[in-house]
Amino acid sequence: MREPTFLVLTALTGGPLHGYAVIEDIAGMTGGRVRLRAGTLYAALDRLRAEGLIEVDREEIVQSRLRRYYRLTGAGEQSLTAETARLRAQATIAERRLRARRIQLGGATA
Amino acid sequence: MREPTFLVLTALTGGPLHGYAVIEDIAGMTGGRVRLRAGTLYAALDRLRAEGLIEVDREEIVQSRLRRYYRLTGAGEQSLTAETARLRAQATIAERRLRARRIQLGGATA
DNA sequence: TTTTGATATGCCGACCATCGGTATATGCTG
DNA sequence: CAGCATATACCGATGGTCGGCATATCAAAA
Repeated sequence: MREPTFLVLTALTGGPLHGYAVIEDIAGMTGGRVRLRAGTLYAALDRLRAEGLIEVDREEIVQSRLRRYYRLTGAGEQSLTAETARLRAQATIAERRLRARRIQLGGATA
Repeated sequence: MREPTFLVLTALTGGPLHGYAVIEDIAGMTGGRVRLRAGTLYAALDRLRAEGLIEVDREEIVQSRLRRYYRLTGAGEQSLTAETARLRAQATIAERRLRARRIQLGGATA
């Protein structure tokens, strides 16, 4: 799973959001580092819906503008849980190796 | 940074390895879950070398077969350190939200 | 003996998620 | 009135990965 996809699932874990709100939530979550392009976001939503990881919660018309809310499904929650565990495991391995490396090499590398 | 790239850098953090050994190390590191294709590995090595994150350590001929060893550069170590912090931060956010969700929804979702 | 599998590097086309831009439309603000 | 935020949606380009193939040596299995 790529980073934008992971972040979309994470955003929806907090409760149903419409597309644009997902972009905003991710921007906030990452301290402004990640701001998804519209193309990326709506393509990801379509794909995740086709995969059954999210589904349409409801649709609203606010100020004559459509808002389509999405929510995480049980499968989506499971998928995100597994992915998170994987991420954490990889981070732990990398950190352990980086620590060992710094002890051995003491900070001077090419 | 994509997962295979991250894993290649992690593999080389433990010390110089030749290409095939990187594949083996990653396979072991991930409990057999990830076994990089030759195409992926050598393309990644070329790319990372062009970016200055790794460099050729030495070349050996063992049983008339070439072994080209790669090592992590200082830039590579920095890059992996930053990426690891990012991964950990994302995992933490996702875990916090998943926990909150389970408390609120109590385990029954669509 | 032949063939399969492991070792080892490298090239190639295909796939597809993401990027970047554009289109459309409304409402608020400078 | 121009620009920006909101909101969805489509499109071509990019690029990392996948999957397969080629090449070569050596050991083990059939």
